[in-house]
Amino acid sequence: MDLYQLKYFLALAKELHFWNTASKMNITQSALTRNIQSLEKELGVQLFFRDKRNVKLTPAGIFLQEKWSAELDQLQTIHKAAQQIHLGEMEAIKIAHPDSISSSILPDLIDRILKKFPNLSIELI
Amino acid sequence: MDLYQLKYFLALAKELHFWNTASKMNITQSALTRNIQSLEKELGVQLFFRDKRNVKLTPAGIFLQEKWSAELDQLQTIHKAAQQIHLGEMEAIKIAHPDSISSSILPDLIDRILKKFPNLSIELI
DNA sequence: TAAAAATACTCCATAGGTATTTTAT
DNA sequence: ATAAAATACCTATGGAGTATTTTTA
Repeated sequence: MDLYQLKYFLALAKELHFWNTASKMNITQSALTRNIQSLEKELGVQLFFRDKRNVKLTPAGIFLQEKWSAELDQLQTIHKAAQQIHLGEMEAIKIAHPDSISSSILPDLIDRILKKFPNLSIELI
Repeated sequence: MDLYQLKYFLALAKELHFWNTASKMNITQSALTRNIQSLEKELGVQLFFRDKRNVKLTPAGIFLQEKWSAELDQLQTIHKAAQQIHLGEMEAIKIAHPDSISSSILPDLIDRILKKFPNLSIELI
């Protein structure tokens, strides 16, 4: 199951119109149909009633609309947080120091820091 | 992003060994490598440190291990619930009736029920 | 030299687009 | 006759496997 399929589903659940939704999602109606079909098949759950004229959510569809929407929001939040952590790690740190200590304790200190944070870039000033 | 990729990630996060994980997940080491790579690329977040000898989680990886694990559990629960709803809908109902009313009110009643629940199968006894 | 991850290469499955069909109004 | 969803068909992209390379202990 792909997250994109869930986004397609949510879009269609709002629009209730394959053609309009497909257009908004920048895919063809045909592709959207098959995405929804494969989602329904994988889940074993019918998501929409379609009678060639109208599209409407099934009870399971209504349920999933709410749930999946919340899940996707959560995931987005999580991913943003992960990116923050990632960037935090990548950040360089600068260590200002008087020349007097540069040759004594600094090398060992830096050594130990780099052991803990191999990706950290350290700049001495 | 595919849910399978998240499962691969979680498996690798436990094993910390590409070959063993791939074997457990029934894919090749090569495929696992690329799955993880594409996940990292899509997120823009490095998940593992690998120095050709050891694999270990990055801080972001540790974070995501916990979060994604919880998300996948939630999704599984949601999907099971959706399947219950679906099955509930699909369930047939049986209407027992004396012959006396069969021709009077029943047809109209059934008609109206089916309008509301087009997928319901009704059996008369 | 061995163990382990990454990569190069090939092949096939699947996803998507276009065009067509079906069906209800 | 029109609007809308499903389907048939074709193509191309990407994902998987095999084999190879790289790297470090």
